[in-house]
Amino acid sequence: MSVPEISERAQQLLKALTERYIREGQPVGSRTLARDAGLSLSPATIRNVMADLEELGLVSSPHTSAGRMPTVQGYRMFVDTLLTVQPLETQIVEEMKSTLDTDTLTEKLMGSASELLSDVTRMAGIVSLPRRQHAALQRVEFLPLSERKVLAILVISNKEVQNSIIDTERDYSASELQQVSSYLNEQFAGRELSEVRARLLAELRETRESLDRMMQSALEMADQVLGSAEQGDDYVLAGQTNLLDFEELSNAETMRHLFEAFNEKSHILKLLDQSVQSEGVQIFIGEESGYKMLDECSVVTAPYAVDGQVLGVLGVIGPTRMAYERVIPIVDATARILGAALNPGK
Amino acid sequence: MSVPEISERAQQLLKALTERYIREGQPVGSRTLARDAGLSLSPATIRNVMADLEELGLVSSPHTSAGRMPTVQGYRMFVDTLLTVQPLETQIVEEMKSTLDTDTLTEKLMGSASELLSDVTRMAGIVSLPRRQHAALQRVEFLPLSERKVLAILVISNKEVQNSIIDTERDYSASELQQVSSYLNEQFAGRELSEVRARLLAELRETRESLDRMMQSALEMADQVLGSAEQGDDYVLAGQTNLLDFEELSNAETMRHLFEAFNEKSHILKLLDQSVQSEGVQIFIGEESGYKMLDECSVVTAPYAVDGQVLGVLGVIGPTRMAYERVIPIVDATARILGAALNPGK
DNA sequence: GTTAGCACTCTGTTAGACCGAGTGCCAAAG
DNA sequence: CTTTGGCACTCGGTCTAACAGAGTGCTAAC
Repeated sequence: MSVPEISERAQQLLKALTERYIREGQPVGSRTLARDAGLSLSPATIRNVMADLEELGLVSSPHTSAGRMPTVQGYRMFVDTLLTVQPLETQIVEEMKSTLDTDTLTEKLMGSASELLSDVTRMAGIVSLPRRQHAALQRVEFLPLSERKVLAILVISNKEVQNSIIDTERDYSASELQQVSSYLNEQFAGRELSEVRARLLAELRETRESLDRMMQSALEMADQVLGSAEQGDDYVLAGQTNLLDFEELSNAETMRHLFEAFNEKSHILKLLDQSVQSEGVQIFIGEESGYKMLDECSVVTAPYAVDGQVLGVLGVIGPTRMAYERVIPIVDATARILGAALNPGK
Repeated sequence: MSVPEISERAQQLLKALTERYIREGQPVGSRTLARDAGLSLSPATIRNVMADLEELGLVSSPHTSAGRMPTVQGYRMFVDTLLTVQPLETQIVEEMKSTLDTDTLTEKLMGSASELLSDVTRMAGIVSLPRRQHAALQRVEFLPLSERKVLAILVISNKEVQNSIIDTERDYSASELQQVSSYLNEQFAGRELSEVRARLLAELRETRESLDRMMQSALEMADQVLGSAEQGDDYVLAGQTNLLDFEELSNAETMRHLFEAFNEKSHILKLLDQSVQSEGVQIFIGEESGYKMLDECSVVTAPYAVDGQVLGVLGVIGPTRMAYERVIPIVDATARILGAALNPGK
């Protein structure tokens, strides 16, 4: 997919056309464009240029006698080289900041971020849950629940708590469990989860017989808990209903496919993952995402990070015809704000 | 809203008409009905009966030369007195039972129940979270989190765990917190939440000065925790997207309103509450719900209970034109199954 | 009470006419 | 060589009329 070279003037026209199309949602004709773009050119001239752009695959018309609208490639060039991003008013940034309550548990925070995105863009917001690999284990606690069931509580870096019920081979008394947790806390508190897991497995293998039974079960329990904790690949979606407001998506078929896509989390996650590497905002336009059900949509994403460590990705899903110049800074800002809100230093 | 008296024959015809309309989704004419209903009557006769039913407000036609369809009152009579409910195949019941994993945390269980309802009815499933008032407090635990923040863990009747972060006036050491929790556990473990709360408040007021500071802060913390625990009025919705499949709801406007209604949780909750008293399945047809956004929908609900204690309500939301004879036993069965799954005795 | 017959009504579809918007191309002007 | 005005053409959308199909209401006969 090579980038076509086009003249300065053609660029300006493509830009004007795309902007107009995004605003109005209807194919733009040469007359309109002649008025709209600052260039004093006649419609006829513009028609010539349009013919060229169509040749290059940057615009297309739904039928012979309609105006033109940008193709995916057209949008691509638009966002890559033509777009003038409006800086976000600091006041709005402040408002957004204050919306994200730093003090809540991580999962709730992610929900708020997602809602924030959807509210302020009036589209669907999405936030992938942060990677836990590099999070530090602060503390483990075990409580007896009922026969052979133990409640495990994992406190991770101050902001996240995870409960899970684990099945044990026999009953444990409260004080036994107490011992188990304090052993684990001594050994592992403050270390990264992934490290904890690795060590745990190693220790479990190496010292199989030499350990006393208590410690062995401690390790086994911890393993169970961490196992369920690690597979945390998920995301939080908000404001899907906003998408119902868009003409181009409002037909039942399209909407169905879209919503089905949201339920098939794995696809969406794969898409988000593509953005985890990239620094800053990334945009997937229509078919670029590689999933047919997102054909009529664009996805604008940005990774969020704490201390340079990328923890996840957030973004916005909306119709291809969206106000990129506004959405981009919003997504960008939200990623920063969320990163800051997650910073345990604060 | 008095119940009109109509002849046996008229009833049979109303039943046939409604069944047909539910199957086909289109106004039913006299000729069709003559063939369909077992009565050997000519279309002309049927037209006479229809005229009567229309007079009574049980059926109506969208325009002069269309067939008839049931009105809300027509549906009402249909479900109240004409419907022959198909008993649910035990095999299906078993399948449903096995879907609901008894061992998980309550909230997850509710999610599964909701999904189960939506999957098996192909409509939207809804489950209100169980009342916690009568649940017993099993245990409270406090862990130090960071400065002036304490993580409180509430274990409720074996199946439910609630975390909350509480802000304290000063730092507490782990051992102090230990003391606090063991005091509270001694005092309150095993008692009903509502009772705990009441006692707590009383004690806090009465013994204000006589208590040592430690115990006082214990009570205050507990109060904070319970405060956030009690306002748990919420529900879990699943399979909203199934609703997109129905012609009669698939227009964008209707769908939007519907989804907005789902977000306005309070309305839906009020609706569910109406069903909490009633024993067994209750049905709200169209406008009967009292909310315009549910005009084209029916809601089939049933309370679920443990040991005769009603804990919440579950149900299904779908188009007015739904297969009641199938949905009713499903909702009924699910309520029983969920009740059983929640039973701590098991 | 039931039925056949018939006029009537309403919807949905199809075809034709027409308008407006916009294009493509050509020839002339710059 | 680029730009422009002019003109024929194409296509979608709207309007109308015509028509078929489905179903009703009514009346008169059984």
